[in-house]
Amino acid sequence: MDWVLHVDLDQFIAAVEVARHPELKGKPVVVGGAGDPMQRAVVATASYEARQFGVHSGMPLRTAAKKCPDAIFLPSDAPAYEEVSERVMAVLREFPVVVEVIGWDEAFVGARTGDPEALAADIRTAVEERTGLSSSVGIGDNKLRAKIATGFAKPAGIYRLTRDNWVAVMAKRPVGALWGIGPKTTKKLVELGLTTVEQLARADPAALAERFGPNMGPWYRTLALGAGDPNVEATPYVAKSRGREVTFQENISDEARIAAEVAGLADRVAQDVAEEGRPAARVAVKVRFAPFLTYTRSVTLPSPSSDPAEIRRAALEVLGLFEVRKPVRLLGVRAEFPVTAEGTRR
DNA sequence: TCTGGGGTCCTAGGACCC
DNA sequence: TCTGGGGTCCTAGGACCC
Repeated sequence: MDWVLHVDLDQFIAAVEVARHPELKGKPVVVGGAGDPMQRAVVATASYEARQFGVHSGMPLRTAAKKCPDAIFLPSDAPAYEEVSERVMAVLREFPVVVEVIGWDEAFVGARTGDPEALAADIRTAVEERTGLSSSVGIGDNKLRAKIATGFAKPAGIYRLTRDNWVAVMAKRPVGALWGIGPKTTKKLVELGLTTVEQLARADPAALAERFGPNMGPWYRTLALGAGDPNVEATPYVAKSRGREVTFQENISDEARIAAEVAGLADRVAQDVAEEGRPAARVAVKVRFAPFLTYTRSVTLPSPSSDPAEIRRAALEVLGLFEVRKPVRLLGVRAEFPVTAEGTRR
């Protein structure tokens, strides 16, 4: 029978850091930003020891430092994590399976086997032996169930979630337990009286379409039923856009400085576009004003281009569409590649 | 909770064309 | 000149995920 396994590394970034700084083992470790808890930055990953103090991903470092004053703060070292991630994925690919990478620290694995738990255990062992990293594996009959199963498997475990136990496991859980339903949608669903997965599963698709749109509404209901994509594909990732953004440690107001920052970001994006080997079709600029008001403006290029001068020109043109009245907290530039022929997904 | 950085997908309105 | 209905492109914003 065909199975979808979701392999997820436990506290990945913190684990990589502990692996190369063994003296940190067992201590609360928080990785994020430049490693300075006084700076504007957020937690990328906290070790389980730090999580005990209420520290979690996405939390401002400053807040993390208050919750866990004894934590060790480390800068985020993306190249190091990428390298370790590559090694983990290589281990997965040695199995007779299809590997679909969906992030630094996780991948779907498609496999035909009579004993998915045995396969999951073998994968966990191999990853541990070859990289020293602990992982958890969710087993499902589609990606949604495998992904949610991993949450029950953590840490360092294996859990199976299929149509057979979906209702028993999920029916009474809050809608936010579903992969794809976040805080905003949860709030709106609760307002409609749909608090649990079971209630959402029984909801009227037409009413959901009315509230959330023709696609998203009915899709939420199918999530509650446990429906998901059962196909794992190894097709390499093709970026649809490449962007760079920066949050300033102190807000900036000087117009010349703002333009210079946008130009610099545009140049970095142009470099990424060149590496991509495909021309960009649109250029967007993001501006976040104090306190936290975010706007995006964009233009379609006269014709797709990889020319750095053209990307920079377009970015500055788009910047000109903004009325800068308040101090600027963040600037971003993003290049979008032409839309390839193809319809819907999901 | 004084809220990063890198992405993806969906929605909706208006322009424009036939 | 009142009025159509469908299709596609462009743009801004929202939500979600890692």
